[in-house]
Amino acid sequence: MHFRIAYLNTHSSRNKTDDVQDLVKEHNIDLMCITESWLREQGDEPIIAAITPPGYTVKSYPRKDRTGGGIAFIFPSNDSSNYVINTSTSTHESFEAASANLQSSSFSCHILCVYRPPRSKKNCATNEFFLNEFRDVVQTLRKKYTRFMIVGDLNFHIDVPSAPETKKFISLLNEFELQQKIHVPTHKDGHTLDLIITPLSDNYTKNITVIDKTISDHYLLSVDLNTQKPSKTKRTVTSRNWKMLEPSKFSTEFHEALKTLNNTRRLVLELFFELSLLYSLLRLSTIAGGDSISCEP
DNA sequence: GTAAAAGAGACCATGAGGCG
DNA sequence: CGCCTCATGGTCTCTTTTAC
Repeated sequence: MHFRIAYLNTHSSRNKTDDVQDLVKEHNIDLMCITESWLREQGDEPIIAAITPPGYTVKSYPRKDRTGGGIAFIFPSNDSSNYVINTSTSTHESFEAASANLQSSSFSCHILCVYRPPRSKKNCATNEFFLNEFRDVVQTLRKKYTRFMIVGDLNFHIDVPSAPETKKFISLLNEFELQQKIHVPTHKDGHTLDLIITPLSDNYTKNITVIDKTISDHYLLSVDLNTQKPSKTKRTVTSRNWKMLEPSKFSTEFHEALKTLNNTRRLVLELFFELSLLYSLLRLSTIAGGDSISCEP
């Protein structure tokens, strides 16, 4: 199994909790990146719980100063997977960004999820200002990580390369030897707004797909990392076979033994464990997941 | 004249409040 | 409690204005 990353601009996750959860399960997504979550800093715990599939964690980075916007990640909880995902956010004036750092024993990749809202009364940042801020981020990624990926909605019409804003953006990508890998419409109006960007030297992504899930006005982007998802290691656990316990024999000896002891809770418990040890058989089982552990009586 | 910036209107989602 | 209405906020698209 490959490690699958997906991205979707949900245009509010608040009223699509079931859709989002189904999406993660249906497409076997290991890291779901969401922009325009429209989640809030406080009071949205029930909504976050509703979009969280069993065994998964949601990290929400809501917009702080006003409603709308917001980035969220959905990924398996660390205790149910054999890799670790650490998330964080960074502050920028012209766009929102949050990172997910994937780390397994054999592979690592840094995923930056970006949402750049269009210009409005509340967002006065010009294209030039955005490009300068974005340049700093790209520069840092280039210096810090060998494998990284930028996903998100930057509100450039990438399908119109002649547009002046698009030209400057593409030029910035070229300057840092980056490639934009989405070449089909990602928005209901036919424009390519949602992007996946990796270094030109990228040999770790494959199977890029764009699907209209009709959840929002944007389409779902999906990409597989060219690494096998670390399979859960086999571990041996020691357990007791309680089915082997003979209740009548256990009861008789338990009551006999009680007569010889002080009637304290601690001693009774100790006795119980000794007898259970005596009358149940130890068995070894090999199960999937985590490091080998041992249980001593 | 052209490109960028700004404004207006349409549309959609959300939440509060009123009503039956 | 559920439904409806309305105000608010956000985005997109088109048009107008401004700067070079």
